Amino acid sequence: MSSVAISNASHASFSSRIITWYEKCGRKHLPWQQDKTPYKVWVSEIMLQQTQVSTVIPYYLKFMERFPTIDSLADAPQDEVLHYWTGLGYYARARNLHKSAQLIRDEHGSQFPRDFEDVLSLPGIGRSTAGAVLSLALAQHHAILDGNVKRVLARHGAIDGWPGKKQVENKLWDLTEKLTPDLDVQKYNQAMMDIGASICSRSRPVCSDCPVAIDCLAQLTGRQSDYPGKKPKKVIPEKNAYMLVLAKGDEVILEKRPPAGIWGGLWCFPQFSTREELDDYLITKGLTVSEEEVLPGFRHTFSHFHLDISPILVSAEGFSDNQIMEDKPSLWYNLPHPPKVGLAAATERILASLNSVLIKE
DNA sequence: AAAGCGGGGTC
DNA sequence: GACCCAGCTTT
Repeated sequence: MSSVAISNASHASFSSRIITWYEKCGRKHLPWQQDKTPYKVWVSEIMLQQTQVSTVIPYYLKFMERFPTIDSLADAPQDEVLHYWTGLGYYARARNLHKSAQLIRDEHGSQFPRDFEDVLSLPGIGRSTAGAVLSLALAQHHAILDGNVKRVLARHGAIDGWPGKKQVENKLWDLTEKLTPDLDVQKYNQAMMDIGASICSRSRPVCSDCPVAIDCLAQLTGRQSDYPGKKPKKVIPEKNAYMLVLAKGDEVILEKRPPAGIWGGLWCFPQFSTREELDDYLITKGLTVSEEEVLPGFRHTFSHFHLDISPILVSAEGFSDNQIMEDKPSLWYNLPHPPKVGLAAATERILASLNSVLIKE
């Protein structure tokens, strides 16, 4: 006779347990929760899309110090915006943030839009982020579905399948819409993200601390690790890259990447897929190499391929700037006095190895 | 080494 | 819509 917990439910509703938990244990002192504005919440949400709170905080603080308002962000050069994003990854988001700030400046009188559809139409903002900003900052009634909420709901409702599949995602959206309360949306949404990040974590959920464990289907069956369903994995290809480190004194040449694609808009070493291409490049530039040094190679992995990087250090002593200057935008990057531009992690890694090589001479 | 993360773009 | 793309952190 006695069925699962649902039938003898003598507990409060899902959302009221979540809200009660928030009042006792939720996060209330994060930098973007102080004197909340849509701008602060927007910037934090974009950063949090790819990174955990503890990593985001220092980036967020420096970013807001430099770009305290939508206008200051809109008016800034893209290079500087990317500089403050260096190390966070997914640089398209910084470019979209910048673009959106300019759209808000030009089309919304520098005021973050209040209308959901207007927010949704900004580049870099999808359904979940739009809902998060408007609910957290302005208490508007919107459901959210970020990775944390997906995990909590997939486990609680034992929703099978990988959320990357449209059908599974739709189910989760239906669930989050249904469970999001009319009152206290801010507390509820913040709590769901907090619970997903701290209690209902990917590998070791602390169900004893969870306000909705009592009727969580995954917990009741001990199948927490089965939810959410895993992404089907596939083998990713390997590629090679030779990176030319053309050094002159304390400076090295960097080139600006095209606006879209890998490391878009960032400054990187001239890159070649074969050693021959690198040599051809040096010849066409009229550079005869008397001395070169092979720096330590390393593997940089993207979501869809491995890149095995071989940096080649070549001295550019005795060559004038215009001999080297490129068709692409390029700059002499001064190691002791670095300019404020965006750099990929791989570029930073090579720069770091240079510090020891160049300085010891 | 593998998994995950939210949105955009392309077919 | 299905599928690919992007780059780092955590486990």
